[in-house]
Amino acid sequence: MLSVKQELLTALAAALERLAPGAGEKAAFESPKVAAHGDLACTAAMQLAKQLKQNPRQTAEQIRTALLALPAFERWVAAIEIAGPGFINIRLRPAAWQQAVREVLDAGADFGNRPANGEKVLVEFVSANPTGPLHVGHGRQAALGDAICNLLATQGAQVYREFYYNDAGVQIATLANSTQLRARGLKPGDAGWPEAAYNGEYIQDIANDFLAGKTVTSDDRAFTASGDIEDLDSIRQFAVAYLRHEQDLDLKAFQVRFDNYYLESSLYTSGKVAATVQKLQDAGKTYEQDGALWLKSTDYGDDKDRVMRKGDGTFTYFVPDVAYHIAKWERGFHKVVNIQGTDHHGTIARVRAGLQAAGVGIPEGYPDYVLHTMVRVVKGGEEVKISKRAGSYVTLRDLIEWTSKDAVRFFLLSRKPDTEYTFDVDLAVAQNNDNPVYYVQYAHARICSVLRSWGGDRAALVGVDLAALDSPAAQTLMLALARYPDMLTHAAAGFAPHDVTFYLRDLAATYHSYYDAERILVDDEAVRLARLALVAATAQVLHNGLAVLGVSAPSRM
RNA sequence: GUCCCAGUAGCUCAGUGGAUUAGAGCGCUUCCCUGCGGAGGAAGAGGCCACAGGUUCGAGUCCUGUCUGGGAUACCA
Repeated sequence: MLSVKQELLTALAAALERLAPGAGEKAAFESPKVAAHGDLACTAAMQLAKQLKQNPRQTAEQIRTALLALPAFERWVAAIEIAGPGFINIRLRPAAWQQAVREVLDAGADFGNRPANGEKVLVEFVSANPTGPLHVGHGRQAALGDAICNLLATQGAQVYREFYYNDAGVQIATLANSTQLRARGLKPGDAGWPEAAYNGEYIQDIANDFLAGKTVTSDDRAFTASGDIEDLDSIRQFAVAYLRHEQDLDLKAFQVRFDNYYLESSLYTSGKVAATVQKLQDAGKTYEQDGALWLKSTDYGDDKDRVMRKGDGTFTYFVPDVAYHIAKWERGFHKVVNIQGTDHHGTIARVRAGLQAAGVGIPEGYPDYVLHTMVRVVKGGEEVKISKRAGSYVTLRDLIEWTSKDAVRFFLLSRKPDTEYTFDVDLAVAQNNDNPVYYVQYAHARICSVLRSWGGDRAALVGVDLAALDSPAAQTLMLALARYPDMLTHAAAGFAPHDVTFYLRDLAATYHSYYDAERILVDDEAVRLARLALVAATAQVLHNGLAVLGVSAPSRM
């Protein structure tokens, strides 16, 4: 929150407290949607009227009088009006908004960020098993996850990015088999090619490299192929390392990085799965029936009880998932966000039920989930469904190559996660104002161009006199800048990067409008410097916001 | 059947601390280039916020029900 607003809020709380004990907690400002309602609005009068047994307008009048006498209000507020049923509309002096410009220039890339608060947060996302290239859905998840990490970091959290995958299960066995068959010269459609196999062309690539005895290195492992076609274990390990490396390339192209890769198989080898089952049994939350072990998940709001250990003695997938989340908790991450597709929706109740049943002190509602829907891709007016590389879907790398990292990230963050999104490839490469990425980036580049024309030292703008910034156009722009910190806080609290996207579009529009209304490089030096400070601050906020989304802010386009 | 999500302008969507006259982009109608990047700007038309009840001084927002669309519902992961 901006310092001026904070100062006024504190003063408001004190005034309310004097009026009615306990009322100080109701101190809050709203941002009116209509300019005629001032810069800040307060609805406390309507909330307190009943308690004070008087009509809200009367209460508002009392609050108004009290506020006008306070030093903070004398300094920053131009007028306070009572409107409608009892709204207290506050109009700030230009100096208050000018203060925002100063704060932006002063803080620079840190503007909007809160100081470190010691909170550790783990965000798990992408978590794709190494069975093929990353698809567009993973792209949405990568964009969301990375932006949410950045958002949480702006609020002072220490963020840890984790990628969870399985290198041992049924899917991986299928991968190894498919690769072996390809190595033997078979391909999809041939007699002897099984139903359950991976059909993408990339399997042939893996097989070729395996036979050539190559070495592959990914972020979390390295492996040299034995080249022995009968050596299924070597094939498996090689294929996993190969595909992990491919995913690394996709993620690198998208500029997403991880702090850790966590293996599902490690939960078994370390005994965490067995220990989890034991905890659940000791807690009396399980029972045997039909040759299987069940979890009483209905005790925790699930639709029905779930099988933990199947008739064949193996565990169902959510058991390691529960073990994994207990491990997250025990590693000290008391705040965890999982980004997943809506198709995993059903697992949430199960995992949370398991965590509660385990009785290890994990609070209800742990972990948090952000679910996203699928992405359709449209190119040339038609839906694109097939990628030669993957065999059956559009890959993230396809999309980045057709457009750009910036466009893909911005577009995938331009909707709420649970809104289905159609990615229009032609729009993403369009260089006009239909394309929101260019619209926002252009605003930044345009400012940089003005600053270049001026030719002065940007750092020198920090201390200039801003009194000349008193026009309506300038005030609208300052208001937009001042909104940034609260917008970030709200977006972080709701795991909602699209708030940032919408804000940036609005800020860019406000800037373009300002640019059209006032010439910046005027002859009057005082006016010129004040305006330069304003636009430099705007560039800074555009830059900071784009950085949260992982999108660049070019100074030339 | 049960559960989740959605239904807001012609189209695509914001709005999830209840609040003053419901917003944006695109499209449509006008208008602004002897200007620091027109990859821009200004103005206008366009909505019974799916429907019906309820809570409230006040509901697009909260509660209940109905309708419509999408998704999830394995001893698959």
